[in-house]
Amino acid sequence: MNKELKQQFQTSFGKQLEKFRVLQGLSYRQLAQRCDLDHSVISKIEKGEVNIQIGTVLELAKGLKAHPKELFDFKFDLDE
Amino acid sequence: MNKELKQQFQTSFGKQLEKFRVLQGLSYRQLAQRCDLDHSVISKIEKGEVNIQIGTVLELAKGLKAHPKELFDFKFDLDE
DNA sequence: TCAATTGTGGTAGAATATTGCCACAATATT
DNA sequence: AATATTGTGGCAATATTCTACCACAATTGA
Repeated sequence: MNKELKQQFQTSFGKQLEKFRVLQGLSYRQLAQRCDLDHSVISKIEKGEVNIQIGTVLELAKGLKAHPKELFDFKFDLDE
Repeated sequence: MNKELKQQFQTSFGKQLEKFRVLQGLSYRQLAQRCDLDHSVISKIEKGEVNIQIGTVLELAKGLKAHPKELFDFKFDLDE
């Protein structure tokens, strides 16, 4: 499949995640604790280095007290 | 983590996917062709048997010509 | 009736995410 | 100055998805 598009999607998701985290004044380690994830993983996710599973999305949403769909609420053009 | 919640999340996503697919009058095999996925995989996803990656979500969204976030637009309570 | 389509279930190998840990430079705090 | 915190990167082991098949019962259509 389109590798750039996938890469871009991961990056967009990461940026969105960062937005939520920073807005709540959380560090990687603080969010990690709430999510039951390792802090280094969150770093990689925010940088778009990982193609995470939706179960992990759920973890993140829980930690941020947000609905999962909010983490996908960013502008994204499917065809380019 | 909460295994039931994760399971429920996958199932909800699957149902949402089914909604979109059926609304467009597509069979598993037809959607699979558009998504560059195997039809048996889509069956498993709709039944909530797989914890898919967001890259796969993107594939499905492309095939359905929908924004990825729409596939997560279902009611879901984080605490229960 | 015969052929095609559909949803479902299984399998096996390759690829990738997850988990848990460590270490370090840069920055912030006391 | 000394200490704590933060973001980042790497690593190994385990778990899971992904990919590409095949097969079959049930339904649909000609």
